[in-house]
Amino acid sequence: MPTVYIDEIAKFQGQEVTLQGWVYNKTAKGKLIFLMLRDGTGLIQAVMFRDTVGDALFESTLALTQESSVRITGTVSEDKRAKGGFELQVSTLEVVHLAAEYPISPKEHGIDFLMEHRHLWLRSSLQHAVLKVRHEIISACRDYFDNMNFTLIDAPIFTPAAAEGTSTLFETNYFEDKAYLTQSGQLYMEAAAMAFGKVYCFGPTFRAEKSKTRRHLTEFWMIEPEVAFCDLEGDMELAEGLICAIVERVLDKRREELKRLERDLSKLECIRKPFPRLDYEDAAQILKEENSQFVYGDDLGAPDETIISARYDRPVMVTHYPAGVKAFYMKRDPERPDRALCVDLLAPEGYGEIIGGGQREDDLDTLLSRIHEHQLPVENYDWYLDLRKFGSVPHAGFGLGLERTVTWICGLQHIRETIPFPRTISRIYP
RNA sequence: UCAGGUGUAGCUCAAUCGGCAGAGCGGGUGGCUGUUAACCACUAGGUUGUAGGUUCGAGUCCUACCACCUGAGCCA
Repeated sequence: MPTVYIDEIAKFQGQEVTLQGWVYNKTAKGKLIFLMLRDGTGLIQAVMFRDTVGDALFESTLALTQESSVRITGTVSEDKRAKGGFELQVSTLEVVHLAAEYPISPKEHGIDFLMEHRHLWLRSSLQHAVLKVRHEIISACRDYFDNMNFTLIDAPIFTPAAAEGTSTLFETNYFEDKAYLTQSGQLYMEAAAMAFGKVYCFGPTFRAEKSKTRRHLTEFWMIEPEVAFCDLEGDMELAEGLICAIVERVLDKRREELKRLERDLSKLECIRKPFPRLDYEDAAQILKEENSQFVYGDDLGAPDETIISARYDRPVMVTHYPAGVKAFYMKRDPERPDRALCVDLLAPEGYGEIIGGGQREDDLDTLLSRIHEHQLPVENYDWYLDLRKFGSVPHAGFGLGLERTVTWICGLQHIRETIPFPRTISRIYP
């Protein structure tokens, strides 16, 4: 008799099969028991009658607690009264482990309690759905780049120096020395792009920002492509294509999960190329019209991003920010030297920036003077500067924040549910 | 770091003007052959975040601290 998973149960109608999983819920009715079984692929109702299985098995099944693990053998039958349309008529049941009193009940809980029990909360259906969508988005990103012959190049986690500001670095001991947890794989991807042409990395990044908002984690995952002989325009097309590939894939493969999350699918179905492109000037004009607190010349704040994204039904790309608010490696616009050849992609519905990128400075002397202007220790960048000495070419790339993307796609209120074990300013447990 | 908010049973929350510490869920016991977060009856469960203070009397008022939540700045 086959041991099967719940998501393939329809194929076994009328047959006797064994399922392995956990007791999600139990309803006892005197002479029959309903067990909702969860196995990671889905839920199914199992029905056990006292007359069929005998008193001993019936009594031990009555004693089952929530999340006890079991092997159940029975006959698969179609039944309209059961959720999912199928149920298992139990013939035997083996208790693998009788669970202790489970802290998470089907009723409501506060966020702090749930986060304290994150290792168990993952079993709940909404968390399950979010992480399935996360997996699909990761898979879509990999396929997108792999299908265009990008090479995956892994960036290091320990780094000797900052890619951007030094105040937001996690410092750690490295034998007799100091090392920092990476904030971005970008500088390494620039090196890799000069070797492989089209590359990307996908890994965790760390920011010691003391941010306490629904958009911030101290540990989050980024996908960072970098392309040699690519300018800002090409970079934007690459970003646009990636977002469309993600949305398309999730709508195709994870529609059930999105429905369970009560996501308004029409908001995703209208995501198509081309995305509107706004120059920083255009963005500033919109913000002026909307009475924002925005100060011309500054970076966009979170409320500013919301105002701009509210005008469109798809992601917006804002380009050519003032160079002063951007990182040292950004190439300047030759026609407007106070502007950077950069792009931020703002997700719709006020979900904010999910992509930041642009064309990199490829001239050695210009890059050197930027490093000095930003008062960065030039000796840490010797290897990076080498890239401008040995066949420097125009190149561009960007970073996609995975968790912010998952937040948007799932329509969540907070980023903390989009990663299995979130790390925030106030949480490093479990 | 700053601003606002919350802290009462295992969980989610009540407690009127400062006057007996309560409910639902979850747990336990019993009942029920079609439940969908079942239902019915009974039952156990409390240092009201911590430390001080005011008062005849504090969950409630005051002070400090702690934890968490929501934002801002910064960023993906």
